[in-house]
Amino acid sequence: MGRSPCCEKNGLKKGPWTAEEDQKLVEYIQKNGYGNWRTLPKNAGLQRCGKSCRLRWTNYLRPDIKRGRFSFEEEETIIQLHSVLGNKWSAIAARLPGRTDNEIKNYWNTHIRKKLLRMGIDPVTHSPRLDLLDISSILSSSIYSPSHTNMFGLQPVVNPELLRLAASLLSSQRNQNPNFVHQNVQENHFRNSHQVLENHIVQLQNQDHQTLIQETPSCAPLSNPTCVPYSSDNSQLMEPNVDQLPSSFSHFNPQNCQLNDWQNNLDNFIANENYVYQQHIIDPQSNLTSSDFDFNSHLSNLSTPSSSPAHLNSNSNSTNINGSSTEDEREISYCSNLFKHEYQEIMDSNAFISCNF
DNA sequence: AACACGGCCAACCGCCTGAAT
DNA sequence: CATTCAGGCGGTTGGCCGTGT
Repeated sequence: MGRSPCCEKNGLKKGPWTAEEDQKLVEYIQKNGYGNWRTLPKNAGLQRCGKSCRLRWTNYLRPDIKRGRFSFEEEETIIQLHSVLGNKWSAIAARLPGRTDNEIKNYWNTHIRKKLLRMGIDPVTHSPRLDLLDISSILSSSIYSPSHTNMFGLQPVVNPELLRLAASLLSSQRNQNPNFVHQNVQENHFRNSHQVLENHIVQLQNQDHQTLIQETPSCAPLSNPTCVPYSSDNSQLMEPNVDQLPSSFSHFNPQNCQLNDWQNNLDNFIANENYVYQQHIIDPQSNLTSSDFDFNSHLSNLSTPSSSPAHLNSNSNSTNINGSSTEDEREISYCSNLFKHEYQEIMDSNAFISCNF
């Protein structure tokens, strides 16, 4: 004998609940308590199935349900719990008094998930996004001007020295400004980006200059690699000292700069530095700019596995996703994507605030 | 004013689990 | 042990509403 449906479908109402139905259900439960949802609707005089009644009660009519927008603390709790529990909405709801699993699920899908994606964080793994860049977003976005085909996010054109410096700055900010460590999503985001940068630098330490050249796209001539400053001395990274930074970086001094300003300065700096770097990568001998760059050619080369650097293809420890990406490539991709995204957000929101000291 | 579009969210659907028989 | 079924869960849908054109 097969399993029978939870309730008779015939003659039972579906769709939105009326105020009268709500009243019947509430009055019945207040008088008799809930349980045995199968027989409840009949006893309460409702033309609904038990399942529908249970859902209406647990998600809407229950007296201890908290209404209104999610607070910042609740949002943070959801993110933290989701990073541990995954899509266990009921388990997450159990730790958020007054919130239902349905409500949390909806809030996650409509707000938090998108927010994390915008920040370059995979909402499933809560790690930096490892997927390859979204081609369409690259093609459609315009970072500097509409006439510039955007290649800002294309891996692997990321100035390695820039990664070094960015990580150093992140370290110095963290060490010198106690307020930098505060519990919010942005902090988690920066913790992630910092970790990615540091990981990348460890890789850089293990690579020689020739490897760096190989990381550039095959269609981008790099006849003059000295245009990219590359230092083998990483002591500054390990022991960041802002006082030793060039004078042009003084506005990064965390002692004199608010967190938001500092982040904006860093974002802007990264964007501009990387832009200059990319122009050199394209053709250091000529005066070519990014607008002259053969974007489609670059793109097709990147998507061709054979164009991947040899040392990446031969990396037995790498895990391929989508058939062609290695850990190294995806990490570089993430850094690049992160910088692109953050700069784009600043441009979109016009939120850049200059710090003058 | 009319229409299109997208975001939001209540409600439904189908599957799973575990207790009861 | 096998079957049944209530309750619970996560994924999905569809209607409402605000906003833009």
